[in-house]
Formats: sequence, C-alpha cells, structure tokens
Amino acid sequence: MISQAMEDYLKAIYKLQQTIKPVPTSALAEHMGFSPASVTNMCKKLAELNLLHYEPYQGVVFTEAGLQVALEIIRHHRLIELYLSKALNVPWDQVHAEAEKLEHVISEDLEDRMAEMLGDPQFDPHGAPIPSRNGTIFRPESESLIDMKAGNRFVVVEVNDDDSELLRYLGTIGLYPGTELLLVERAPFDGPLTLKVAGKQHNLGYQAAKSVRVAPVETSQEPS
Amino acid sequence: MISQAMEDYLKAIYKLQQTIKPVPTSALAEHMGFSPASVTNMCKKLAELNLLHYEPYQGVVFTEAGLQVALEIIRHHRLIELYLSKALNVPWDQVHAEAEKLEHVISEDLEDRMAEMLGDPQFDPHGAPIPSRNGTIFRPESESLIDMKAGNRFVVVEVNDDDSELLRYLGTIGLYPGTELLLVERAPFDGPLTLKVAGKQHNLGYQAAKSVRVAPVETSQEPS
DNA sequence: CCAAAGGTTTAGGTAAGTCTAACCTAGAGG
DNA sequence: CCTCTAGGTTAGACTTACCTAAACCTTTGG
Ligand SMILES: [Mn+2]
Ligand SMILES: [Mn+2]
Ligand SMILES: [Mn+2]
Ligand SMILES: [Mn+2]
Repeated sequence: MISQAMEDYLKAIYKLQQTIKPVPTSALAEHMGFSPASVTNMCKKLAELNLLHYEPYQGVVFTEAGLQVALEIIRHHRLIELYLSKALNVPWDQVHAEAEKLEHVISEDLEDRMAEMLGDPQFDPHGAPIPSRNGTIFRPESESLIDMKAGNRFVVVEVNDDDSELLRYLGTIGLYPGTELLLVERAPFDGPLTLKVAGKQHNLGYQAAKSVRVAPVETSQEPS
Repeated sequence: MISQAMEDYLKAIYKLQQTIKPVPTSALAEHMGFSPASVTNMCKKLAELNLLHYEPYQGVVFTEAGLQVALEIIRHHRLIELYLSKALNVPWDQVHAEAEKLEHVISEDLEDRMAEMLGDPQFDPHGAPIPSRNGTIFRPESESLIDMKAGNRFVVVEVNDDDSELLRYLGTIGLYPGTELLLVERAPFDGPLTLKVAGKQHNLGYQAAKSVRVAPVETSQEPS
C-alpha cells in the first residue's frame, strides 16, 4: 500500500515541516529533485491515503497517520545508522547512505532487536533523536554554529548526516555530538570560523559550520 | 543495470539448475509464481545482458557472468541469514524472509564487515554453503532423508530454508545442521519416518523428511 | 486591484515488470 | 512420418513511478 517512493516523500516532508508549515509542493520538489508536477501528483495520492492534508496552492500538512508513518521510517533510519556504527564499525560518514536503503526493508522484529541490542538509544551517530517505538520524538534545543557569538563554549548537539564528505572532514577535527568546543572567532561576510577543539585550533568553512548545531555549555567550573 | 527482479530470477535459476540443465522457462515460471510469458520476457532481457544463454524452446543456462552475479546474491543472502541469527538472535525460521529483502540492498562494504565479524563462515544457519567472496562454492555431499535406509546413523547436513513453519517444527525436534540422528524406521508408501534424535524418538512426516538432507555418519566408536 | 510568482493541470512520454490470450514448435506416440 | 498437445513464445495491455512542456489558475504583495 505504501510504496518506497511514498516513504521517501513522507521523510522529506517531515524534514521540511520542521521549518515551514504547511510545506509548499515546490519546496518538496526542490528538496527531492523532482519536477513540481510529479510532486503535486504524489501529494494527491498521499492525501487519498489520508497521510497528508493537501489543499491546492496551500501545500501539505501531515495527518496524524502520516506523521506516524514518517516517524516510523525515521526511527528505522536512525536506528540502523547507530546499529551499523556500533555493531559493525561502519564509519559515520557511510551509515546514512546504507540506512537510506535498509530503512525501507527491515521488519518490525528486526527494528526491535536492534533497539534492544543498543539499549533503546535516544540519538543516532549524528546526534539526531530517534523516535520511540510509539512515535514520540524529542529534539533537544540547538542552533547552528554560524549564529553563535565568538568567545563562548559550546557542545556539538547534531550535525547534518547527508553529506558524506563533510562528515569525514568533521571527523578529522573531532566534531562529534557531545564534543565541546570554543568558538574563538568568526570572520565577517560569511567567512570561516575559528574553533578550538580538544586543545587544537581549526578553521571551519562557513558552509561546514552551517551544518553543525550546538548548544551553549553550562558555565561549569573548569576542572583544575 | 541489474534490477532486484533480475537478481531474483538469477537466484531461482541457480537453484533449479542444480537439478535440471538447461532450466526450462516453465520450471522457472512455476518456481517463481509468474506466468510463463513474463519469464520468457525476462530471460530474453537477461540474455541481452549476457547473463544467460537463451535458446527459444530450449530453456536457459548461465553465462559465466550470470553465474557470478547469482553467487554474489546468494552470498549476500546466506551471510545475512547467519549474521541475523548470530548477532541478533533472529530465530532460524525467520532469517530467510528477512534476508530475501536485505540481500538486494546491502553494500559490498557491509557484506565484508559481516563476513569478517563472523570469521569468514562457510555455512548458513540451514547448512547451505556460503559462496566465497571471489565466487567459488562447495556444497558437501548429502542426500534427502527419505532416500536413506533404516537402521543407520546420519548427520543433518542441510535443510530447506524457505518454509518457516517446517523450520520451526524441525527446531522443536532439534534437527539442525550437525545434529546426529538414527533412522529407526521408514513406513512404506511415503509414510512417516521414525527417528531417534538426542535419545528421543520422533515421527517425521514424509514431506518434512524430504527437505532434510543428511550424510552417513562415519562408523565411529560409540563413546562408552 | 493587478501582475508576477507560485502551483496545478493536461497531455504525452519512458521504463520496468507484470498479466492474459492468442499463437507457435518440438518431439512422442499412434 | 504425421499429428497432437504440452510447453513456450508473442502481442498487446496494464500499473507504478517518474519525466517534460505548456497552458492555465490562484495567491499575495506592492
Ligand atoms: Mn518499524
Ligand atoms: Mn543520521
Ligand atoms: Mn556482494
Ligand atoms: Mn538459508
């Protein structure tokens, strides 16, 4: 009933509706790399299945059922990423591509077994929250590094998981979720940011910094 | 280039050509549950890709390239079965269904990681040989239990992996690959077989016994 | 309140993979 | 050695999922 293509649409809609609601079909089209005509078409089908509310010219919004399906697939994706990373040592820049294919194909039983093996984990290797079995999700507060003020300390909360090259680069610097950093300086005009991570200084390009989301570090006492 | 459907055809052809060569398109059709017309159609496509030799009305035979593709998928299938069974404790009657979907979707990298984690295993949970990375396979001699003479001892070599219910039943008896058994008696006219497994006696239906392949136990000294 | 931007519809197309129904062929048995 | 039928093939059509181009409609902001 719900095809793989539909699942991918729902995932994309989930991502976009975190920013815009309702989601314009044109935004969806651009995000997915399909023509607007194709997207309108598919949205009508998904509305037919009661997964979306679709109002012509107004974009789409999830129905409760649609949201649950989306979260279900996202749970698969993120659990698989974490599982591959932990159980098979797949590098964090490769797990996303692998999960994109596996997420559509694993059984609920396998999902449960992976979750159990991992101790019902809350976050994937890129810091994204894993929806719970019953479809709830909590995303911790975070903001992009590029919007932060220089001179402050932050923890990496989440990084973009769909750019393999970028992830490999962030890995060499050590910018994993949980890592602390000091934002030393921000060059103006969307220039690079200077960071201190684990005692070492780095220049991070603007585009790279954009996909690193952080939270302020609680003003803790420096361990003497 | 090679679609999932094509992979399934090649797998089916591999199975059938162990018995009949060349493989009649009708046998393929019956095995796969498709119409003969669909199968002829696909065989022509596979021949076009140089994966099969196809002679109208004469059935199909693998080319070397086709055989390698088939073995590649079978390696995926069996590695996945063993991995799920060992790493995630998936029961042996469920691994087949799961592997049917996953086999088409895992990367070569994941295949290698699973193989490594398992120590380059030779057999899947049902006793079927796992093709090596470079496409060689060795299937140990074995014969169906129904062709064996009563009064002799055997080891289970391999069981049919595509009937979940049967596997669950064999599991309750303890008939796993490697298990020793004594064939006590064979009822005539395709009747049930009486076995002794681990000291307990069982009556195994003819159909069930058919899918259990065994080898004679070397006449070893009974441990006193 | 009207024009441009955004979105939809229509029409027509491709590519898999499947089907049914009509047809053909090989080869066994009369 | 000829015929009949089981086994195979061909033809034509359908479905799903995507595409484009071009005409058209709606919303909204200036
Ligand atoms: Mn699930
Ligand atoms: Mn991720
Ligand atoms: Mn492989
Ligand atoms: Mn198996």
